[in-house]
Amino acid sequence: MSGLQPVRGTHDLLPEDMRRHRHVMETARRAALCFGYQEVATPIFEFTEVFKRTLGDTSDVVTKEMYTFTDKGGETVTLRPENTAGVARALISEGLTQHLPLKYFYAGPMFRYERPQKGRLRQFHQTGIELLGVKEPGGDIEVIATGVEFLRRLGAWDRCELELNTLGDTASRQAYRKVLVEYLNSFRDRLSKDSQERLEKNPMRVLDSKDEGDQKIVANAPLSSEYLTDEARDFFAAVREGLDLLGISYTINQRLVRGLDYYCHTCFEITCADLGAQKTVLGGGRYDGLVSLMGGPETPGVGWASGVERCAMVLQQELPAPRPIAIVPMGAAAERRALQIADELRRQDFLVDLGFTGNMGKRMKRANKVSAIAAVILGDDELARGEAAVKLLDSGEQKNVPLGDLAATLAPCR
RNA sequence: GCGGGUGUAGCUCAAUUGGUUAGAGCGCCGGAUUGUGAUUCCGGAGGUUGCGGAUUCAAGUUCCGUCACUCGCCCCA
Repeated sequence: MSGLQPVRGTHDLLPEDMRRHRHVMETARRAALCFGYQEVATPIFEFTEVFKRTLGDTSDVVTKEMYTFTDKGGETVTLRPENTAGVARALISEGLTQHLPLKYFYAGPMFRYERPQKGRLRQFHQTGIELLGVKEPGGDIEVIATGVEFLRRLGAWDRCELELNTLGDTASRQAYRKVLVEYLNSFRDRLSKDSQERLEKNPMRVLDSKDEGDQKIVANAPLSSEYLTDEARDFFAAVREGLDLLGISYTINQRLVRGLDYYCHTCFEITCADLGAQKTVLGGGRYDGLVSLMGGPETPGVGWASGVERCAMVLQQELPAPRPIAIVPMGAAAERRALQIADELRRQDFLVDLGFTGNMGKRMKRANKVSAIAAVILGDDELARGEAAVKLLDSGEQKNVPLGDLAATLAPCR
């Protein structure tokens, strides 16, 4: 092996992987399109402030995971760790708040400086949707339904589980947070070291600690559902009713939280058990505070993001390469003619493989190797008669056809 | 950032307690086969044993460091 390695946590997508990758993105895009979402692309890097301000100073993403550097103009820029901040920024800088509601889909690379493991990379890809300007619970329902439809189309939904929770509105959150911190503080010394830190920075996080001792304490902790305002309670009930109407099953997980302050009301995660520790395949929620936090007008938003690599791992189905038609010329004259024939067929959208070297045996071998569906054999005899021999490689059946009928004959091989 | 496991050919794996020139299968290239993709037969290329250091007469094998992968923690898609 050579000393040349890809940067840690990055990987190459060779054709087989790339087909799965593309299939995942296309499936997501198509599902989103069916719900009225249009594809957008924001830059893969932004001024560092865009992420710092939106993700908060205590989140892991900001404190240890950002790829940040100074460009030649002295600007501090960051490779995007997620796409919601970029979309929100675009909403403001493009003046799009005049055109609400907006429904956007995106797909592309994200970057987080983390320790890689299964399902976690430093450069990875996400698809996602953002619904902006809709404050009604119908927005949450539609966003979740879009994610479910995406996974359904992937053939993964029946192995997935949707977990749902509500964080409530600001009033609910503040009330609950106060009670929770009081409760946890009374057990402070018995909490794990990690959780003692969480208690300072992000008390809600203590709720989903994996430490056994923490879990015992958390088991008796006050529940967020008991501190919801009437509005927040009604909102969540409406979301659940919508999911019920759609026949989307879910489990309520009161310990499911989001780390960032601007999240409110609905949050959800879809996990797939056959993935290991990094099993969240799609996650999202409502972020009504984000746009205003960035300096724009009060604008509600809901959305989700889904990991393309994780989805690709969950994909069971084989995605075979498309099968071309191989042109097999014999001799210099045939080779010149083959160049033109290949060109004509390609203009008609046939997939055509024309080799560069080799005698007939070599070329037939290559045709077999690229799993060609048919070979078009051009020898002096055939050309003299204005014909080509067309051999179907699955059956071995072969017949001569006039060159003028080639496209028609090959039509079933398209 | 923390902890465990693993690194031998393109791939899957061998290589007695440290002992000569690190092997095999598959794959690849060429030939048997300048008008046919299977199979078969023959030949060939391909390795700084991840990298660096230490111990030793001698290291793929032992030790240390490092890099990468992997499983988990943290966190997340």
